[in-house]
Amino acid sequence: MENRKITIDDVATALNVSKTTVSRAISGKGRVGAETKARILEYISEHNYVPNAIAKGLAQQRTYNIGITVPDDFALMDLPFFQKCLMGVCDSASAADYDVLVSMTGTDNIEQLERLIYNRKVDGIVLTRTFTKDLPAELLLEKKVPFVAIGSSRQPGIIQIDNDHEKACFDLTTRLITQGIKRFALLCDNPAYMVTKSRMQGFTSAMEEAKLPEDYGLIFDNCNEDSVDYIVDRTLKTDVECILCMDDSICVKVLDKLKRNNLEVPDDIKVASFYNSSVLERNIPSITSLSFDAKELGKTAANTLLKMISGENVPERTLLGYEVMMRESTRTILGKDVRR
Amino acid sequence: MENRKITIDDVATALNVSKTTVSRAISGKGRVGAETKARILEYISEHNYVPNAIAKGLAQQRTYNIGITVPDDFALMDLPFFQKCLMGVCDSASAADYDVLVSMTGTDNIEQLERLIYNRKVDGIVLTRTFTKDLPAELLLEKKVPFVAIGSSRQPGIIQIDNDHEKACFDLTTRLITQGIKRFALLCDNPAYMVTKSRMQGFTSAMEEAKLPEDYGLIFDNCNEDSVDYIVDRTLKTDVECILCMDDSICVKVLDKLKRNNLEVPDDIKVASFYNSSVLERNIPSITSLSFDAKELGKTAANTLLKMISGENVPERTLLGYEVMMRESTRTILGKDVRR
DNA sequence: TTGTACGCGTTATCAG
DNA sequence: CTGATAACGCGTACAA
Repeated sequence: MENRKITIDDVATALNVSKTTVSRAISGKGRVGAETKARILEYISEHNYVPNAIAKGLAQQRTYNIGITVPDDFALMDLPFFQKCLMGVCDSASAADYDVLVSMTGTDNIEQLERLIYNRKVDGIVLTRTFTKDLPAELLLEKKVPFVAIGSSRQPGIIQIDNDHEKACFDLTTRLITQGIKRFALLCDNPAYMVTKSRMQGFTSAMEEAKLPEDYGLIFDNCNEDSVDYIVDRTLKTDVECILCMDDSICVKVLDKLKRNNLEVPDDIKVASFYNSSVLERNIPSITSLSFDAKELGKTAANTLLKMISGENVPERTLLGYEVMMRESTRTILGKDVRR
Repeated sequence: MENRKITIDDVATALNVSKTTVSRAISGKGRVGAETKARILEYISEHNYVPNAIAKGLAQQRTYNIGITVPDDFALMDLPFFQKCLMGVCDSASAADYDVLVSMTGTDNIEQLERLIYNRKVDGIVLTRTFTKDLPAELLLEKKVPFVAIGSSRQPGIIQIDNDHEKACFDLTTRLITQGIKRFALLCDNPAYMVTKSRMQGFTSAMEEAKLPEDYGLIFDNCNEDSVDYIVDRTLKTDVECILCMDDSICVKVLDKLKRNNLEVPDDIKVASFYNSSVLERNIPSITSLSFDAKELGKTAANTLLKMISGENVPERTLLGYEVMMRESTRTILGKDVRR
């Protein structure tokens, strides 16, 4: 099993042809006699020769690697999202004989990413999130490294793959309104993420389209784990019928708080989330939410990036679908809550 | 900013020295005149020259990459563990100017791993888990690729990094016994994982050392999400005081089931887990469990691997610490439950 | 259709 | 202490 050492040269001399011919037989570029080609391919699989990716890379100025950034902090609830992205990226990459290299990157920590670029370890990058002040994207633009971003960005020239959060939130809100719910409170999270704005936009559009008064849609900016309790208390002093959470971690906190206040969901108040997670599914009652396929996001991102790398044109923005999951937490009882 | 193209040759000609000298100045290998060296280093940082890692790799038969395997399935509860491992590995790797390449690998799906090896994309591998029938490990042993495994293995010659699960489970069990609890049920999970055996061993050792009758420690093999309900029901027909879960996902199911049966934890029955997770911490009541530092595991694994790659000797087995987290779910009330 | 010769950017060898 | 020169393994004009 001395397959560790066999090179293209070995194959060539063994078959009395030149390296060139072997190279061509493998890559399919340039014409090779059918019979010669068959002989070469047979020998190759017989002696399981595998081209040295490093040398190949040196010669073509390519690495056959793509990089993916993952958060360097513990936003625990979000982790399944990135894991699934990663899985999608890996799937697409390995299908194209590419490998995936990870880079832990934060809002302001882009050291690992820089190393990746400076050392030319990758042919392109998938950014798994976008920021309003997007250091990673700026770096990649400046260095002219091909990349795609999962998420949305205002900045022109950035190839984006995203779910249609705005439309999704619009849909979910509209369906709740159709059920008869009129008064909402929307608990937003970190405005540093672009997605926060899209979600808000979808919500307000739905409210406008339904011609509901503006003060029927209370919006609380910049909620975090500490402020949720206070915000829920404020909410409960109003006529709010349904609390919309932008984020799982917020939603979990809200549910905790409601339980502590002895409020029943959905009888006393309804709750929905603009993002899905296994935690919420397991909850009793199950929580109405949006469902996105993170793995598909990763796959699409990687495929798009690979196209860019091979010089193809790609659309600047690709929006993927979603599902509205109506569940118990927003169930309205006929004749009691339904108002039309 | 034309740093994209500058090579060692450019530096050499610009300074009227040879490539060799420049190379030596950077690597520190071989003697270079102090003044020459200073001049070179200055020029380099001035024009921010970065050596081409690919070329370097070709010349030294090295990639400056390490691979890490992560599960290709959605064992959701466990994901934070792998994420943290990954973070640890990345930390250590980038500190050593190495990058990390991920490979989605399952019990019987080692395609991606094989590609990594055949294409010589990495200098070594970190396996984030071990199996009783360990295909990845076998492959790596056969191909003589340096690797370390996070977890434990019976197979000789495998460098292992693990928490001391056996001792940890022994400790936790002993502390519960000390509290006065005598009758346990241990719900085990997939016996394909080595760690299952270590945990069982720790438990039974503690029971023996406390000289408790063998039938005070009921052991249920191979629990899964579907069988938990049935097993808990069986358990409840006995005098069991405390249910020990090997796994978070099992523990979550157990808690669900107990709640449905209107049993209060810890008053009616006590529950503890042999593994920690944020889910269990958030639970009301909080769950007694063991705490392991997965990131530290990753760091240690990567550091060990890097040593192996550079030819140093490393211990075959490294055991990391743990913490026993006594929480509400096993609280005993003085004068009622305490029997000594 | 096939082969020759050179380049890719470094490190390693062996002289000087 | 320093410098040519040969690997490293593969792709590719250019030539035959």
